[in-house]
Amino acid sequence: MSDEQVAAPTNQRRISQRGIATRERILEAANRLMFVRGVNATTLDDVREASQTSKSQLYHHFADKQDLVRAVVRYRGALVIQRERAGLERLKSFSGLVRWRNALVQANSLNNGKYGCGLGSMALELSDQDEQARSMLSETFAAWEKLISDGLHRMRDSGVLRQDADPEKLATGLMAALQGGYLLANAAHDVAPMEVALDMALEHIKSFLSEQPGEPTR
Amino acid sequence: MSDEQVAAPTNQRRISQRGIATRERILEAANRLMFVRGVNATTLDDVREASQTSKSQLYHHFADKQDLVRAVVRYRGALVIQRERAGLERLKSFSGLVRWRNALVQANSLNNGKYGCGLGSMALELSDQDEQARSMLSETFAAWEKLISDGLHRMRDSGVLRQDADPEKLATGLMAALQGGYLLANAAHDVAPMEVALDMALEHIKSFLSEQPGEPTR
DNA sequence: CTTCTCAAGGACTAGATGGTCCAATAAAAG
DNA sequence: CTTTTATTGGACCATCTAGTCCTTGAGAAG
Repeated sequence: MSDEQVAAPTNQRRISQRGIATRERILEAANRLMFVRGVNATTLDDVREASQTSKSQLYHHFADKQDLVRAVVRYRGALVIQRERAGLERLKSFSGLVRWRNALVQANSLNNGKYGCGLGSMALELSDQDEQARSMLSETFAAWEKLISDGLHRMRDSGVLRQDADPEKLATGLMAALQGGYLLANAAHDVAPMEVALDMALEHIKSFLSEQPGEPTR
Repeated sequence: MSDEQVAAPTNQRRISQRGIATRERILEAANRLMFVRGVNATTLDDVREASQTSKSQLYHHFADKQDLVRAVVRYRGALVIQRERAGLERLKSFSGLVRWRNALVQANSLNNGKYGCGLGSMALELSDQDEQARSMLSETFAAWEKLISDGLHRMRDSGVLRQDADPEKLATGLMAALQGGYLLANAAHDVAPMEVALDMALEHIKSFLSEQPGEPTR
């Protein structure tokens, strides 16, 4: 499985395969629960039950709840970046952006916009109560935006986008539209606003397309 | 004070001025606390202490915590709509939108993007745990968007915007950019992404401005 | 003034929840 | 095999927190 190494332990204690598997099970369960019901609304007993473990195992692998939460932040961030990298690392045309948009919309429409973006919801919930989690999330957002802006850079270098396009700003705007779209879709239980928001951002990027596509402007 | 009637009690019991004042004090304190530290992280004892009241008063005026939370949602929603109406009801030019944008950015820059939008953060925190709160928030977002789209309609009717502009979609896009901007600014503790996001949305609206401004296209 | 209802104070309770501890077991090392 | 260490089970504890209850005080109505 591709996300096997995402939850690598950070300590240098001797650790067995069984221990690793347990830790992974806890992380995966905590991630899932915190996604659907929020971080603060998820209790350690919920995690214990969902992961088929015991209290001592929770505290064997994590110092306390805050430590577990931070591990979930890291875990989920790694998953998102991994997924997004797969979808964006070969981005080199506007139609590629459209495909990327469609994939996100489709995934979110499966549950009628519920739950929103795993990163965005955590960001709002944690950034005012755990500085370390906040900065981790901020860095993850930056990495995500970079995947986008790298793609836009390639498009600009190849002449698809005009020279006056600013990949960083376009990426930030697209990310904001995505996050705002997730939020509105979540509140409305309807993906429509997310589509509108993403289409706005794509339209904006489209306005920076070169007149004669395909050839570098040299 | 202009927000005096925002927290009108809903029951038909006889109620004294002192009771109303107490209720208002509780609501105001709960609103403030839940804004800075989140709904779930705010305890009733926090509210009791901050509002200089007692447990019995909390439960005299509100059935339970959920009832208080819903009252806060209504209260905050009313405040936001009131504020936004003041800023948007006379909107009739693009420069008016820019002024609106600047006011929001400036307000949020006062605390370096912290706390985000009072509605947006509540929406993400509550929409998966209180259906009634979610739908109230969803309606508030709709009312907010309507203030924007009404302004855009006026701009289109007066010829400032072209006929092919879609005020509803533009308003949704702008709202998503705003909410996404709040979220990213909150995560980064920096208003910059919020500015970029709003500028993207404004630029998009700008692309629908008529060539010869001022005159109706008739 | 008397009475009645609303409002307020604050002790108290039940249960949830984060966290601790210790004994028992599996697995690795020598 | 023996020893050591990681791992696990689960009882237990302290605290926090939502919610209850009873008493007292204040103000309006008669």
